[in-house]
Amino acid sequence: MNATFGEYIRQLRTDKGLTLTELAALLKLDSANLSKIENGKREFDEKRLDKLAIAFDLDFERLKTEYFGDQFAKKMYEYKCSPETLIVAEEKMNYLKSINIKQAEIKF
Amino acid sequence: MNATFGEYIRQLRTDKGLTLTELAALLKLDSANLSKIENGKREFDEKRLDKLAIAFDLDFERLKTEYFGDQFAKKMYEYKCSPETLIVAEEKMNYLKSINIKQAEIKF
DNA sequence: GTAATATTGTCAATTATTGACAAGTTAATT
DNA sequence: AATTAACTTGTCAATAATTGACAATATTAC
Repeated sequence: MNATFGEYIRQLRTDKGLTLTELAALLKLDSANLSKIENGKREFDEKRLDKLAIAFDLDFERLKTEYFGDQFAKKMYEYKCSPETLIVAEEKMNYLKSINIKQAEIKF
Repeated sequence: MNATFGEYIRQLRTDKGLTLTELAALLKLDSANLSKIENGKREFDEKRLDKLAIAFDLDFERLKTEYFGDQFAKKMYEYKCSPETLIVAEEKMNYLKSINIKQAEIKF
């Protein structure tokens, strides 16, 4: 799996033989806008990830991974970021976690 | 280096003995808002990265890496994304590049 | 051809971000 | 402890970005 998130949705939808209108209804979304999402011309709204997971019986955590991975990739591509960016992201992520742990320790 | 971007700016600023007001002027920004940025209560706007690089004589690419790495880390932390997300991001990044190459090949 | 499906363009409405300034706190100095 | 400089916080109008909605057009399948 390494398509964009829009391509991924289209794959899921066509595999299940759904029309844009049908899936759009499940996602509480205009079919025209779903078309744009599949074609990478609009963003899929994070708040609909749960509906998407239900519609296709997908693991929510896995879906989140695909979704945010896609977002980060787009940003990096748009701004021509070096691959190093992802390493920094991981470090900073760990840093945020460590700060949170420290703060929790102080509070109690 | 693994502080947040706000902490990083504060470090640079205090190392150079600048006040919020002084740096804010260089960045064409209100000092109150710079304070919020340093304290993680507002986002640093990407369009000011160039001014920041100049103010502290930093490598722009390196700064971008810190900046976007910070953004991704915050998102992942906020949404409790798995570390796998970054691997997916890298794959999708490569996928976007490969698509672009193919499109370029078709065009000419 | 036509009917179903998908795409594109547009725009008002909603939502998010920013700039600006006032009011407050903290820290250092005398 | 009064003064001043430095910093923080709250607020809100202005600006910008995103979304929902729908019409118009294009594509595909029969």
